Amino acid sequence: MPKLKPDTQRARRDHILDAAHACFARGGFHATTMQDICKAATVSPGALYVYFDSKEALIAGLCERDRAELAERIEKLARAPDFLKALEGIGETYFVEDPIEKQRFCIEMGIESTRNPRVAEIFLGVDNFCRQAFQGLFQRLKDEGRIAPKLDIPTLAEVFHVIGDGLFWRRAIMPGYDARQVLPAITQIIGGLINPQELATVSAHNVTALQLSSRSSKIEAAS
Amino acid sequence: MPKLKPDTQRARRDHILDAAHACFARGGFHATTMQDICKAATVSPGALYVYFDSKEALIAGLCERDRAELAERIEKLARAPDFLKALEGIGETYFVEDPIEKQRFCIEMGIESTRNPRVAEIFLGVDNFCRQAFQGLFQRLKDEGRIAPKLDIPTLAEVFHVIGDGLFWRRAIMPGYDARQVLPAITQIIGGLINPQELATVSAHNVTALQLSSRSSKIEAAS
DNA sequence: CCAAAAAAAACGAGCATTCGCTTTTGTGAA
DNA sequence: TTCACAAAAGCGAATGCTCGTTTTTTTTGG
Repeated sequence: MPKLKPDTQRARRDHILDAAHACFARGGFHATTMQDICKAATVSPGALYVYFDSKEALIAGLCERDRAELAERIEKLARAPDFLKALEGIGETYFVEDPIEKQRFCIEMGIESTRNPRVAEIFLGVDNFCRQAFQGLFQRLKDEGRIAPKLDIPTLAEVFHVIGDGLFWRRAIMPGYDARQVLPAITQIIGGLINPQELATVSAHNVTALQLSSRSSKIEAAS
Repeated sequence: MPKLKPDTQRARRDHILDAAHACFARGGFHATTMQDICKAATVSPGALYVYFDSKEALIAGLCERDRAELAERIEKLARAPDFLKALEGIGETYFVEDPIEKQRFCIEMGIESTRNPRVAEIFLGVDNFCRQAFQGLFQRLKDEGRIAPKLDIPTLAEVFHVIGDGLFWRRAIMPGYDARQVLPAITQIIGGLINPQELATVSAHNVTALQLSSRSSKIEAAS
């Protein structure tokens, strides 16, 4: 029968999305043309319009795919036993390993969200989910006595967000940016903010965050 | 001879730039049309093209105007007697008082710089100037014994940049963003980073920062 | 074989820019 | 100060081109 198998259908859709992602990341939403995307996906306009009703639908499709991935990563972070170590890991993923194109696309999503309601809904939804996740996570860690932040939880989460977005932005925009130059210092700052307590019962002296984060694993292993 | 007086000429140019700025901030570089700008400036296309050869020339003109303003602000900051207080002031200006449109425009400049060499030259020039200025400033303050940062100067300047850009981004993108929620906490963090030494001239404004800094110096002494 | 998918050509709208014309402007001669 | 004039400034319809999308035609999977 004449309808494509769901598998191939989804594969075609994803293939087009991939091409669109690359184009949008390189040229932005408004500067890349549908023909650009067709060329990148080696597909005719007619074929593209079978899978996506419009350019906006393409953008929305990409945004949702991105949202799904982020949600998954945060979920994983929330389940990690050593938060600060997991955070370093996620920092490495986002700010060193991930292709810059992906970040560029996210930046593009952000500005587009300021003028396109459909994108705004997705983008702000992600941000909200993110904040909620971190607030919940921080609250849990605080309740368990594993951290003792000096800031209230919502502010802490927001400062956290600010720093993350700053890194995101700079890596996306500055050519050849190497986040590793600042990542240790930033981990140290975050450590100072959340103020982990796992050593507090061991020693009367306090310790700076980086020292704590590197030692806490040793301590954990020792105990 | 019948050329417009330089004063009126510049005034017209500036008027067009103002209109273009508003349009670009609202809709982005590629989505706003020359006709939009003409309408906003109540000028005909022919008149506009007397002052700017092309849409790109308009963008470049705006970028340069923005650069000049930033340079002036930083210059002023460098001359301030109390750095942390001046910084709070500039934070207030940038993240609370300045119209969001201006921030949106800067964001737009940033992404445009990743694909338009002419914009890139200006934008990266600004960033470089910024970093140089802060590095020089931090170095001077350190040499004078007024601050005792634990990070090396280049990293300190970069972390500073990351946080500033993060605030910038979030205010530009999140609707109704109120930076005042995080500004005190961030001033505190910066205070901790630069670690001011001027206990003698303590003022109501930098008390929190000093508390944090004195705590960390004890920690450093302890380890 | 046939309906869906894909390709190719085509379309109207809207874009940046131009062009022929009119109006305004600064200037120097009266 | 006034006036006349040349050249710049300003106007807006027109231009050619490119865009997103649609329509028409051909191919293809089941």
